[in-house]
Amino acid sequence: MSDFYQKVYEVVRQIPVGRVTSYGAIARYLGTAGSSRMVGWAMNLSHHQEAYVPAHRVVNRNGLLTGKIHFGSPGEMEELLENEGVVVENDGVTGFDRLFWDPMKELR
DNA sequence: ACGTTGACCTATA
DNA sequence: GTATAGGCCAACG
Repeated sequence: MSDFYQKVYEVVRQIPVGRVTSYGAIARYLGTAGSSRMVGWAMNLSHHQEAYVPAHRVVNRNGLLTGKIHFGSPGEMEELLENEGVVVENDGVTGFDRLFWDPMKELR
């Protein structure tokens, strides 16, 4: 397991309940800005990881749940978010600007 | 070994 | 405001 994925999972686990962040934000925090797709790959691999990774709290820059299909079933991601108090509408997070959690600012 | 793909982002038209 | 293009780099076939 390379350090990159390890760090990604570490950051994702630090996301507070009811908050969300973006792939790009994580990529910038890890110093791999521009390669945000790799964060997506990391999430893809997170599925068969031992440690639980709340990938549903990670959305794209637009606040849209683009990766919901990669969960068990589409709609499961929304359900998980709603369960944590996040309002999801039209495949997007309502009030994304307010709920956005920036690892740069929060984790310093 | 090579071409294609992808849970993205930014820029330009 | 939507549309298209380019860049990024690891994994898959």
